[in-house]
Amino acid sequence: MIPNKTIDALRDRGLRLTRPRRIILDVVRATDAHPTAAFVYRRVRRRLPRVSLATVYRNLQMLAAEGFLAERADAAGMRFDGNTGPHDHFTCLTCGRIYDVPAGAAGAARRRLPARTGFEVLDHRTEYYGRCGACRPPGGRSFPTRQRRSNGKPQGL
Amino acid sequence: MIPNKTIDALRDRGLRLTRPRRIILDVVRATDAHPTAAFVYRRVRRRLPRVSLATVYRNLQMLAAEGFLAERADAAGMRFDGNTGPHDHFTCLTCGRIYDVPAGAAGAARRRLPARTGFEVLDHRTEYYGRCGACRPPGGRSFPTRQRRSNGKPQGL
DNA sequence: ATAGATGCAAACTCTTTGCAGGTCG
DNA sequence: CGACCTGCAAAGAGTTTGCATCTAT
Repeated sequence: MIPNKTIDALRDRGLRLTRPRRIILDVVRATDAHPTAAFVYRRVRRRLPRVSLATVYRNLQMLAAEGFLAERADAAGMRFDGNTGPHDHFTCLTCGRIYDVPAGAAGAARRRLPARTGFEVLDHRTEYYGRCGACRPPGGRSFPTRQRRSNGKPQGL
Repeated sequence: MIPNKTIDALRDRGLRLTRPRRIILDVVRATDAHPTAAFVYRRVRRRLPRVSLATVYRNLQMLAAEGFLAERADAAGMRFDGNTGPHDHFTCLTCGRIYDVPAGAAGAARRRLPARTGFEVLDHRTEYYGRCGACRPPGGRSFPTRQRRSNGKPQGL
């Protein structure tokens, strides 16, 4: 089910809540498996057999650009995440599954994670996103946009 | 120039130090731009015009699998990093450049980075890698196997 | 009514692979 | 000399796009 505030947020931007779009959003939000486009496509097709893969791609991309979903890249392609709140990820190098972990200090979590969740952490990486000196407005402070991961294409994860 | 210890490490694994291989390694290690395969190909071709893109891909993949290079995925494809030591990255959302930043506590760095480097950090993510409870040997310790590229097919996603 | 969205198929980009011939040790 | 490696071309995989048609609002 799509909450009213999501529906309103879409409409406020001139976006329609079509049947494919609603189901795509539903499917991504209903799983914590960080699905690929192909996975979403298979799931959506169970409810809407005539949907096209292109529609799934277009909607995932748009919903991520508008901040309704988070997206991340890995070696196999893009993955989407219905959980847009702050949280980190644990990727199992053996089975490839991606788990959510609560956002926390990297150093401490490295030791704490195993005890609490059964994860054995072998490595971790932190990626920062923002603006480099060359791209910041020269004069003064930049305005604190609470920017959704939307505008530019150079979005890393 | 390739240090002797790298040459020996290669040979110890039965790998040859061919001309294309040496130049590819050289090129990646000579830049901090986190190059794509295409970038490496262009650079290598300046020194070895008949090199093929396939050779560049095969070598980058192999050198990463053997631990001579680090690799990371982003929306545009794979990127390689000659710096295999522990460090984090800052990606500029405006120009797309990826900068190295010293490994450090995520929380503190978020405030400290701007002052020291001119980076304005808008967001950050930490990824943990390891083994989940389901994949750990039930009885005891596991030993870290070096990860090959996209070996574990992620559970039908 | 009409701007926006969809389905289909073709096109694109990045990456991998098969194979015959070349090369390092 | 033999195993490993390379160049070339073709194939794969994931993602995007052009276009006629359809549909929320």
